[in-house]
Amino acid sequence: MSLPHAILTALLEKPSSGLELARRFDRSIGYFWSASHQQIYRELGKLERGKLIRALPAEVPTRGRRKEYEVLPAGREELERWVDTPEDPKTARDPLPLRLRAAGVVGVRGLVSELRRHRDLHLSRLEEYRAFERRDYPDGPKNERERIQRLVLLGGIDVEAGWVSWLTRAIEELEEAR
Amino acid sequence: MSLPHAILTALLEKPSSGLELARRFDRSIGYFWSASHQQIYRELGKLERGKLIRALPAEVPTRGRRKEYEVLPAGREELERWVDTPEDPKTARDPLPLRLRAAGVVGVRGLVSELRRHRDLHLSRLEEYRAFERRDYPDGPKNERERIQRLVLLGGIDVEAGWVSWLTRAIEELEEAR
DNA sequence: AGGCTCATGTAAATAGTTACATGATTTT
DNA sequence: AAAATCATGTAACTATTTACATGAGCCT
Repeated sequence: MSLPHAILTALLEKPSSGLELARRFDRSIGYFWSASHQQIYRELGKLERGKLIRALPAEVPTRGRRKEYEVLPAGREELERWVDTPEDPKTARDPLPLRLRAAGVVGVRGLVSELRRHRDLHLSRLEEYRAFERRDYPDGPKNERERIQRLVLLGGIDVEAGWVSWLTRAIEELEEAR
Repeated sequence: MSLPHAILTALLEKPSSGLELARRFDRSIGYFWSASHQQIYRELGKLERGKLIRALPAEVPTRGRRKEYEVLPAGREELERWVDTPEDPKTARDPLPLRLRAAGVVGVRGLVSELRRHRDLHLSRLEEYRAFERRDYPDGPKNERERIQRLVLLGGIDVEAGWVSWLTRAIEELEEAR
């Protein structure tokens, strides 16, 4: 049950509309969570009905009109509760290593070029994250919150770097084997 | 749609019953995919109805009796097709970094001990995977299939090592900040 | 017979994805 | 006024998790 809490966090950092949230999920929050706008709107509705957030002043509440949300005290409490609730790590879930393993059984076929494609994608993401770090923390973090946000970003960087290095090795080994 | 393909791969590597599959998903396959026995039985049913696998001889097909499956040619073809189908990488999805980010907003509270707990869990998994490597490939991989299986295992090792190093850093920074 | 483990399954709830619908605002 | 873009939403489907049910076989 992480999506509502991801939204609460994002809204506490900065009150936003649904689409803005969706965009932030493609950037900063997105290092370790993603969500489509459909999911976000549905969840915003639930959170609002549960009195954890509320829509700001709302001139005329119609479809197609921007609607901004902020977190209510109950929402903040729920987030505090969640931060302190232990939860075991889940196994990673990624189809690519699985496909590689399948290739071990049915033959490698076109998979090497797919591995290269993925390496390039991860490499771009890595560069992007590194650029974020240079841009947002040129002199290191300024306070506790920034220190933590940067830690999470560094995690994203490590993960992407890990992919690049693993994929590079896999490609080498598979090519050498031919 | 990776679960059916994970099952096809596992069954091609070695025909098995549902529970055996569930156990193998906790080990070798499990570096990058996991599945509960409930999911597995349901999926085995679907694959059987779709003529991609079949139950072996089956003495008396009742509940509570072991039922072993093997892959049919159509299943192998489906797996070949899947291996060659491009699919973009999904963003990682992990609640822990998210919780850390939430802690940046509502306060760190008890999270540091949770980070330590996770580091220990990832460390055990790391040791376990390293032991697998020593046990299964003492003289390196013997053939193409083993080479690939080992590559996937090395990926799992990298991921776990990445977690341990990131968590260690996060714990240090958060403690130093107090 | 009672309890334990192995093994297969069903049901319901929750989460996530894909496809589509519709109104509001801005640009050409 | 048409087209593009911004913004919010619904519906249907697929996947995953959690809780429960039930039978078989073995051990005491």
